[in-house]
Formats: sequence, structure tokens, C-alpha cells
Amino acid sequence: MTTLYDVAKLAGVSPKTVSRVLNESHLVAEETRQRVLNAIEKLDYHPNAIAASLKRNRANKIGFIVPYGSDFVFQDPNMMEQLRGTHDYVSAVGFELIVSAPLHKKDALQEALRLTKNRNVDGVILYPSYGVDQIIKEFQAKNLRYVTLGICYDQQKNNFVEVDQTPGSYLATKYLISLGHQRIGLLNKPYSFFMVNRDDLLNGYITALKEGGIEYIPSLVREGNFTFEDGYEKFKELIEEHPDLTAVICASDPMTYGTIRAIADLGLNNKIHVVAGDNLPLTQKLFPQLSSITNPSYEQGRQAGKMIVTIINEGRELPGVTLNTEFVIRNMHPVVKR
Amino acid sequence: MTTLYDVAKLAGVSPKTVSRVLNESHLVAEETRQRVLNAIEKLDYHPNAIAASLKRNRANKIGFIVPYGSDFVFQDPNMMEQLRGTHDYVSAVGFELIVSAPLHKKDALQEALRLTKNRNVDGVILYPSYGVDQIIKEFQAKNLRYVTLGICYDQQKNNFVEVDQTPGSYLATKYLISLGHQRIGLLNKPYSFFMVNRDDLLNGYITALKEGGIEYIPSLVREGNFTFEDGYEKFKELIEEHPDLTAVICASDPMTYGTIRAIADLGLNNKIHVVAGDNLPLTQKLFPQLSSITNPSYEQGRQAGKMIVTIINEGRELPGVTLNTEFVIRNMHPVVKR
DNA sequence: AACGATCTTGACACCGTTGTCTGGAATATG
DNA sequence: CATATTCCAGACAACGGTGTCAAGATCGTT
Repeated sequence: MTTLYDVAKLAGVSPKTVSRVLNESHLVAEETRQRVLNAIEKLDYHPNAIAASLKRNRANKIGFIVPYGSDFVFQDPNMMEQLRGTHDYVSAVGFELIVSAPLHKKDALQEALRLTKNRNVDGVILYPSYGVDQIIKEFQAKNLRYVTLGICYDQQKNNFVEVDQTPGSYLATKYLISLGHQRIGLLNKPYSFFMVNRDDLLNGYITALKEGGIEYIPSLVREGNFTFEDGYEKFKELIEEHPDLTAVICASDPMTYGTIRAIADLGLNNKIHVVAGDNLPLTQKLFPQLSSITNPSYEQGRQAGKMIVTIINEGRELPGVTLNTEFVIRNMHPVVKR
Repeated sequence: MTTLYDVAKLAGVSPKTVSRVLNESHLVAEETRQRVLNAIEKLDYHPNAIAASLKRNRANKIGFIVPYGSDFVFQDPNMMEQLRGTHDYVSAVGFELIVSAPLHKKDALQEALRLTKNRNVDGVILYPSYGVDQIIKEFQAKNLRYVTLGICYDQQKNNFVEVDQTPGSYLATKYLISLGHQRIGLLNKPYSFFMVNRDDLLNGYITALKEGGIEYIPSLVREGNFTFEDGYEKFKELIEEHPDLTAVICASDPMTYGTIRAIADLGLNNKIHVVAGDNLPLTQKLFPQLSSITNPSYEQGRQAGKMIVTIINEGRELPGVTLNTEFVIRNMHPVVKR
């Protein structure tokens, strides 16, 4: 392969000058610059990114670490939206995106550490899961670059992009109440999962109930792990214990799909008012009639990408960002009360 | 950061010996090896992958290039399955996966070349699209490592993982005929899109019709670009021109979703027998009643990953691989004839 | 004309590994 | 016991760029 030296020789300049043309071009005379550019063109020269990385101690790569099997990573549409947001931002500013899902779940976070420590990436974005709260202590101790996505752990003051779901669930519940619903289920996100003292989704729900003068019945709330299967199972539990249920709010779109499937299987079509959880493009296409809490997944990923890049470039931690949820009404949904 | 030299000093050996311990450990005495390993542990040493890459001229990275905007890449579930297959294989053999979708579509393939030429990746997997047939000429001319995914271009003898969809569409059509269907639509993949002289999906369909003694009516076949939107539009066109249609075979799952939505919007629920195109996990969950052509997406991605890694390791081209489709009957689907 | 400031360029070392080559010690062979 | 072979370890250079420093050329200023 042709190197900087070949270009330098052809252009009759020093290697350093070629390097300058490739980088800080204002420090080189225009006439020289053109000579170098011609040589580059003639030789079809492409700078070796690895050599530059070694000298600069910069990989120009971001790791997107998902501590689940790849069957989750690449199948959860919500996660893909976040990944997409990250991809778009970091690639716009010259970083490559390395996606890593562990083959063995327990190795996931060690893999994140390894990637960072051996300089494969300049920093990582960590998807929430059990154990992340522990691993970020290591990142902090070793002064490594990271951002947590979707959540702020208790020991974090910085480096997170979280979402406050209070407004979305509050508005959704309000809306259902305004339609006359009295028994409203909530398929919540897993509280224990996050290891943080916060349950925004539930709080918005409770507040709205209170304002509507409706009793809060804890057994109307079930936790699920965001998956289709959990949506399916938990809804069945819910409707079994509360046959008078007329509406349900889902914490995620896959859970929404599971709920809809359960409703169909139980012959309850058009009997339950379902509110979706993420407002993903796919869901809007599949079920255009569903009102939905909006989860700013794409923006979350984008912000996380922006944050990690800034942290890397500025060499310091950054205060966390909190995004908000909203609620979108799609009136095509039949309103049925039993 | 600690380097090889620090470890060498602490262990009382030469840097090269540490390097040997990290790589070809059989050339070093067991007692020495332990001393080095202890030093590595004590210093929490992590080898600098970039330095090794520079010396070895190996990035240990694979590029997965999708010449569409990220809105396609990360939203098409079929593509994600392929990506997942690639991820699982390459990460199992020690490669990182770099996912790259261009921000501006026209730059996509140049980006693939750039990534490869500047040694960011050792090779790329190219998703089919306009222009790929041109770009692989450059890869071939420069002796760069690549694999095409899902298709074999005319000038290719090697380095592809294609899928022969003849069996799937043949069996699907046969099955529909056996149920008594006479007017069977086909929402085909885009023929022109691929720039190759082959339309396996159509051929299987035509063969089955012929065997069933049913006339092949070209206007029952519409091409779509795999998307939800195309499924929706093309089905509407189809049913408008052929109101006697009773069944339709879709080339992809997103097109299947579009078709199902169109059917619902037209009030034709349970009047059209739909055969899905990919047999994706998500589709099985959403619409468990659908029979489906199986598209070995995951396996395709996996094979492509295996192929590019082998090509890189052995330094030579590899004969292409052809995967087959099948057909899965799910009998829950109502059979309605009009 | 002398001087300093600015612009432009190059020499050189270095980033942190690994490949090549060499050599001594240990072991096997005749 | 001499020699060949194998095993183990180190010296050195190299991968292909970039940072630092220094220096010559050019220009403006007094």
C-alpha cells in the first residue's frame, strides 16, 4: 500500500507536510498543498487510520454495548431506534460505531471494559441492565469514558441520558379517564430492574388517578421486562384478576404487541382500550389507531452519542440530560365501556 | 496507561516475551509465563489493540455497509436479522462489527471503500442496492476484501451469499392452490433493483401455477421495494385490478404488514389469505396465524460473516454460497374463497 | 538597513506493539 | 564426549502516521 512517504516523495516535500495537508491545511502554502493533493490523487493514497490512531491515542470509535444476547439487541425495535440515533450522530462527526452484544450475557460488561481499556473504542454507551451500576464504578475509578442510556444510576451525577416518563403516563391516564374508563391497567417497566429509586411511569399514573378521583389499586399494575412475551402474560394475569378492566397502558411497544395478541386470543377485540408505550414508527404503521405515550428513543440515542463524543473531546464528565415523554391521541380507537 | 514495557520490567523479562505470552504462549516456559501473567494482573494491563493492529496490518474489524439511510437500516427487521447473524459469527471469532449506514445515500459505497482502504476494517459486507455491482469492481481491482449479501452479481464468481427463493414461492403457491385458490397475487421483490438476470420468486410462483393448471396473469404480480409502504400500495393496486383475488404472497415481512393493513383498511379482514415473506420472529408473534415463506436471514448474515472472515484470514476469494427458502404452514389462517 | 514577527517547512523522535534474527541453555543423537 | 537439535528469550527494527522543536524565507516596521 502507498504511504505518506510515497506521497511526500512524489510531491517533493517532507512527510510532515503531507500530514499537514491531511489535517491542518491552513499551515501550508496553497501551491504546496495543491502539489500534495495531486500526488495523493495520483497515487490513490488513503491514510492509515490505525497509525494515526496510535499516535493520537484516539480510535475514533464509539462502542454501543448491550448487555443482552443479540436476539434482544437486534430484535427490540425500541433499542434499534436508540442505536439509530447514536449512529446518526457519531457518524456525522467522524466516529465509527461498534455494536457489541455479548455472546454470553455475564461477560457483557467486562466486554465493555475490555473494549475501552484496549483502546478499541474511545468510550462506550451502556444500555441499562443488571450490573451496569456496578460496572460504571469501574469506569469512574479508571477515569474511562462512558454514558449510560435511558437511566441515571444512584451514584451518577453525570454522563447519563434519562427519560422522565411521568408526563406521558400522566396524560395517558388522564385521557383514558376523560373517556370514562375506571379500571385502567398499567403494564409497567420493571422497577427492580433499574436499581434506582424512581418509578416515573407509575407516579404519573397514580397522580392522574388521584386527580380523577379514582382509587389506585396496586394489583392493576404489573411489571414486565419490555418484551412481547411479558406483555402477553402480564395482560392475561391482569384481565383474569380484573375482568372489569377496560383500558391498559403499556410501558413499551413490544409489550403493546403482546397485549394486543392476548386480547385477540381471548376474544376481547375492541373491548379494551390499549395505549402503546413508545410510539415507534413500526407501531404507527401496524396499529395506526393506537394512542401512544411517546418515548424519545431516537433522540435518546442521539443525545447519548453527542454526550459521549463531547466527553471524549473535552476530556471531562458532562451533566446528565433528561428527556420527556408526551402523549399522542389517535382517535380512531374505538371507545368501549363495559 | 501501562504498557508492555511496564509488564516486562515488573516480570523481569523482555517486552517480546510478554508479547509472546499474550499471543503464542507455547514458545515460553511455563514458569516465565506465570511470572508475566502475574505482572499483567498486578498492573491491570490491557494490550493496546491499535498498536498491535498497526504492526500486524489487521484491524480485526468487519464493516457492515448498508447503502440506505439509517431509517431503513435500523428499522427493517429483516436486515436486522442479517446483521444479527453477522454480529454473532464475527464476534465469536474475535472481530468487532462496525455498522455503517451513510448519512447521504450517494456516499454509501464510497464510504465502504474508504473504510476498507484506510484500514478501519479488514473487509466489508455489502448489502444489495443500486451501484453495488459497480463498486465491487473497485474492490476486485484493488484486491480488497468484500462479500455481497443476499445476491450474486453478474460479474461475480465468488464472495457472495445468495438466497434461492424458488422453493419457497413454489411451495407457497402450491399450498394456496391446494386450498382451492385460483387468483393468487404476488407482491414480488423489485426485479430491476438487483440488476441481475434472475427472478427466482416469480419462477417458483409460475411453475406452481403451471403445474396447477392455472393461467399466469402478469398483472397479478407487482414489484415492491420490501417496505411496508410498498406492500400497502401494491396490494391496493392489486385488489383494485383483481377484485376476485383471494390470496397473496408477499416477498418480505414489512410488505406483509403493509398488505395486512391495507386489507384491514379495505374491510377485507378474513377475506384474503396472506402468505408472509420472511418468517421473522416478530411476525410469528404479531401474526401467528400466517403461513410463511422462510427467508434464512439470520443464516445469511452468519454465512456472510463467516465468509468475510475466512477471506481475510486466508487471503483469497471464496466460492459463493446459495441458501434455500422453505415454506411453513400455519393452519390457523382462515381459508375463505369468494 | 537592521530587526522582529509571521509564514512555511523539515528533522527527528515517538506512539505500543510484533516480526526477524540471533544466541545461549537444555536436550537428544551418534 | 562432540555435535546436532530443540527450546527459550532478548535485541533491534519496523508498522505509518503525528507532535515538538527548530530554522529558513518572507514580510513589515522603524
